[in-house]
Amino acid sequence: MSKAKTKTDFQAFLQKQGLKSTRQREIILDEFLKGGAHLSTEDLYLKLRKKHPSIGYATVYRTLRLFAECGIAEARDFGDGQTRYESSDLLEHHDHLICTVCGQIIEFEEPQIEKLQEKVARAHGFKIVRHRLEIYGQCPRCKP
Amino acid sequence: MSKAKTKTDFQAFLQKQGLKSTRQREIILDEFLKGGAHLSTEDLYLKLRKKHPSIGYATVYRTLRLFAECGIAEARDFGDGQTRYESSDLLEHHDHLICTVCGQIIEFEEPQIEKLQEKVARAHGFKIVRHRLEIYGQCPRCKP
DNA sequence: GCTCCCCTTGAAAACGATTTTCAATTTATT
DNA sequence: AATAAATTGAAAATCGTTTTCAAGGGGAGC
Repeated sequence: MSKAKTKTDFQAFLQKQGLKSTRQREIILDEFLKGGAHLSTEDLYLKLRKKHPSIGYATVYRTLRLFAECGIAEARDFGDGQTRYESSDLLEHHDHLICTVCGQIIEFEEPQIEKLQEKVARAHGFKIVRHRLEIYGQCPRCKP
Repeated sequence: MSKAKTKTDFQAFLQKQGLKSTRQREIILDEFLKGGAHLSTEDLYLKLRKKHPSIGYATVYRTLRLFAECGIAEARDFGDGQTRYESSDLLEHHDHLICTVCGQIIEFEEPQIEKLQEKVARAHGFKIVRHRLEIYGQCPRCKP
């Protein structure tokens, strides 16, 4: 999905929900798409503040939640106490390798794991909606 | 690991760290081992309060953190806003199937998935410390 | 372009889970 | 029993996040 498409998707979502397109929402979406993956609300707020000091913390929170509702972003919690958001642009489907020393996050895909998950779910009569697989450890640079 | 062993392990941990064995810690550990898996701090506090109304909320929080530090429990976050603790007794190794409708949590093991994780980690030069795999969906009873 | 209604905003207050503070108490050691 | 240090419960503080509220802004219909 391209950035342009994401933007029009968001506009369409706003319209459909009877919500409004505002300057702030445009600015926040731009910065969100520009910034790397796994941004926390605070990360994004601090970035935004440089160019747009008048944007409020609450607005950033509200807008990111909106992105998640509309499906252009996904919320993640890696256990550091902050919710992080990931653009659905990038997110074909992948899981995460997380270095517990330096915090680096690497994304990976492994279709065989997905298949095995399906198998497990089926065995328990579950219908999978989503899943989350995170591997925590030490990256090459941080290994002893 | 038996419950008796867990208790002596905890005593040993306390001694080694120069901490003290107290009535409250005994009571909380007993209740924790008795109660099912995936207890939140509040769950445990409410259970304890019936027999021991004088035990404080903060003590339960502190003691569960202590269990986690000492390795007899593991903290988990399933995204409902509360930290849940799981006794390492039970925890050979397993992952979780979580029903997003009724909240039921089913544990499962799938050694092939573990092997694939090893493969992925190796490919990125990572040393795995721990991982977490959660499958969210609808259980047989809650499926439409 | 103007109006009106409703949505959105920023700032501050409220929130819920968890942590810390503090004075009083308990534990382990002598 | 005396002592020193750790622990407790209650209340206050803290953290990320959400809500409230009054003021401001968007856009559909005129």
